[in-house]
Amino acid sequence: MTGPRSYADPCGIARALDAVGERWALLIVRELVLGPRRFTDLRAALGASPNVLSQRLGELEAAGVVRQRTVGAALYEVTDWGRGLHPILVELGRWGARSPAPRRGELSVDALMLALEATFVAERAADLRVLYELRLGEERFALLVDAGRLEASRSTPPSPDAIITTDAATLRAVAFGDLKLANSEIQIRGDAALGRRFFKLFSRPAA
Amino acid sequence: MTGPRSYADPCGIARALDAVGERWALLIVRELVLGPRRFTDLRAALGASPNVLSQRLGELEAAGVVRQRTVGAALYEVTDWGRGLHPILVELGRWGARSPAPRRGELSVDALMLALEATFVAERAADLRVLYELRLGEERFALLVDAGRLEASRSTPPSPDAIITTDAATLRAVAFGDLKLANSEIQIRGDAALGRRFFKLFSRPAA
DNA sequence: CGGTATCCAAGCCGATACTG
DNA sequence: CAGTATCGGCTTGGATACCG
Repeated sequence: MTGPRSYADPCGIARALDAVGERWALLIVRELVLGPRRFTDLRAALGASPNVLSQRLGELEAAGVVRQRTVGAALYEVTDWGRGLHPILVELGRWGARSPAPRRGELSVDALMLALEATFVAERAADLRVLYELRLGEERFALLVDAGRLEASRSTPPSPDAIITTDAATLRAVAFGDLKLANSEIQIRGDAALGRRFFKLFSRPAA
Repeated sequence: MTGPRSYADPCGIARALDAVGERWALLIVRELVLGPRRFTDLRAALGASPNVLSQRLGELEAAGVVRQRTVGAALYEVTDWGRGLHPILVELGRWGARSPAPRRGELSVDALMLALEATFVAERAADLRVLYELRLGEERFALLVDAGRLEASRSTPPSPDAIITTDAATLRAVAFGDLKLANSEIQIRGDAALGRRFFKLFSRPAA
């Protein structure tokens, strides 16, 4: 066997799908583009069976999208090539958010971050340069706003301009607007004005 | 039958994949974004069995990505929402072209056009505004170069600046560089200088 | 924690045949 | 031309159990 089935089509799109077109593959990448994760984290975030997850990770590794780094704990991370999917995932998410189909199910934290990137409005951050630390429970994200762009990653920035502590439900309200925004769930340390401004940098998808 | 399986994940990416994540789905969209096609055309371009193609088209229609228009001949076309996948497909193709896996198989004409869009170099067309008609056998494409962007579609422009008649192999050499470019296979009518310039607007992918 | 092994049901793929 | 119908063989995916 030549490994997983291929479209045997030299078109770039088909070759991309040979690499990440199988079920779960792109969602695994979604979980990895903001930073490395462990097998069990992926399993929990995706709700996929270990057997499928294991197989997909193997295929993604063989395709050169994902790499395994064993540094104490076993970690999976995207390769440089795989990281090239980040902007595509954000755009795809923006497109999918306009789907007429109903929204159902749980949202992973990394999915939420990509949704934020997708609803980020460049014009509202034209002259802004801020480094945020975002805390959701135990999870830490660095969000750098610069030159009208938002860059998110799983990391704890050394000296953020503002630290925003909140929960997934609140943030989901920001990115999707399907929940009421309750100010009480937001705590800001550092520059409070910058912290409040954060929540105005995003706009909900049209429909 | 009940709708196809869903990730039941409110993330935009997952919802996008609910719509176009099944095998063949995105390649069908690839064949449709430049203009409507008939069932048999799709079958020939993709090499999928009528069985599978029929089912996918039905699912894409149910999802709101594709619509059937019966005007004399039965045609499938993308909806406005589905057309939003066009730039994403181009980017995905650009990403997939950098795959380390070998290129194999036949290339459909529409795939070739998207590959051209993917390798189009904006800087080389900064001050250019041209409407090309591209002829490959019986197929006609309009290619509008304007404001550093390239817009392709299946249509015969009324008064193009230049008409380029060539074949798929030649054009494939332009987009992929895996074949020698033979000038003899190119015929230009209209503004000859503009016609020759066309071939310099693209650059092959890195690896 | 980080996976493999096993089982089973469902789906896909291709071929072929058939209809309007 | 534009599909639908049916069938067989095979692969996948999901659930669960298990192991270093």
